[in-house]
Amino acid sequence: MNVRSPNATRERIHDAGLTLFNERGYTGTTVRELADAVDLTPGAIYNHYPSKEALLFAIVDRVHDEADSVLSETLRGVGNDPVAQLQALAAAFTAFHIARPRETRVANRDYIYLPPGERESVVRRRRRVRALFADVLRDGERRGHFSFGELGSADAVQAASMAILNMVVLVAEWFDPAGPRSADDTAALHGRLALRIARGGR
Amino acid sequence: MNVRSPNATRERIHDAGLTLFNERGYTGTTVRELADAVDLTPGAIYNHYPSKEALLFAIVDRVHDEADSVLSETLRGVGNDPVAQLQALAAAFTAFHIARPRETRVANRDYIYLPPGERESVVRRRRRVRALFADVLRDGERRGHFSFGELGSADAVQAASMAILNMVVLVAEWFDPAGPRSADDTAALHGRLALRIARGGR
DNA sequence: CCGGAGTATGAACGCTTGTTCATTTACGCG
DNA sequence: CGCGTAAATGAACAAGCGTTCATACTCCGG
Repeated sequence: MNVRSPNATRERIHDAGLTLFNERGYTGTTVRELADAVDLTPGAIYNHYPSKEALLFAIVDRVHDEADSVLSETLRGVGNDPVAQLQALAAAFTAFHIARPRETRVANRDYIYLPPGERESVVRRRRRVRALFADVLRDGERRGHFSFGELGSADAVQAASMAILNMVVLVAEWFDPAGPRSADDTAALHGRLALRIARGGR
Repeated sequence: MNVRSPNATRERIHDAGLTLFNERGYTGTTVRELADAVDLTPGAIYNHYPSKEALLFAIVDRVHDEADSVLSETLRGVGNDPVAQLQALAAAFTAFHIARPRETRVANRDYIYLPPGERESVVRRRRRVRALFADVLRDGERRGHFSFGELGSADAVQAASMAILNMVVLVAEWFDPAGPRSADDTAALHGRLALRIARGGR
């Protein structure tokens, strides 16, 4: 009956899960809705995923893999100048979040529904991303490119890196693909805004 | 049986809903869990709220009321200098989010589960908050205190105001009340970071 | 042309969901 | 003291949940 390439159905389920989890949330989505979306019977889903939870983990895990490679490839493509690094990271990660709004929203919002073990592994990955940005800021401060001391608060690096990260991670919440500004423009803009946050001014 | 003041039970349910919705999400929380949390029977909940959904709306609506008054009172307490306005708004709103992590997280994450009419009203309120920050930025730019033109992107005000707002709204995601930095410190820090974002640097 | 592997079906499973309701309990007030 | 009202009970409801399974279909290699 099925002439598709292997795993094509698995992929279609993955994609439908992305759409539905994004719109209704994980607990707000039904296996039957999922089956309807791919024109399948609820039982057939279980030929491809052992459980609804496994689908969520597949979704969350994959987008974290992709995020990790975006960040590490960006870092590889730029020198070791913290200014260039920060700008490139913020821009690339912004572009990533614009390109994958469903994936990133589900990952950021619904990972809490994973069982403890898998949730912990996700928390660890996301901590590593935070640490990456914080390290770049600290490195840049030490080398005189960024300044946080004048902010008058101990360890302003944490707050500043979270400000940058949150700006980037939530871009899809307001960015309109049909709007006047292109994704590339917005990515570049976020790169410069990240520098404003880190470098300080006036 | 109940010697409490009127509406005390209603308030306890409100609070338990806050805790549970925050931890497990709205759809992930059960009326029975809710009842357990306030030492009541599921049926008794319905003496105080007509539905689970009504409880969610009460929660979301109240925190929006509070947010609105925090913002308008902050604005009233400061002059009409855009720099002072932005700094005060960012600081006050940060303090608000640190003080009410459950409320703001539920409001920001679970309002999508409200029925269309109520969801629309929430969306409208939240758009008004975005507009408030954007207006302050535009006003400040016009009067020469902020600059976005050098960012090289049309209407950078939108991106900048969203960067500020997301920094503020997500502070509870990383701020640790048991950590070394106080809430007031963090609020003030965010006030200054908002100026960095708006004013630009170097 | 046959057989086996992979996939889909559709009915069913036990359980949980939000909600209802007749009944009982408790309390404040006259 | 006793009445009326508000609140809590506990059992029940229908509907929906994630998941299972015996069965049937379809395709491809030998």
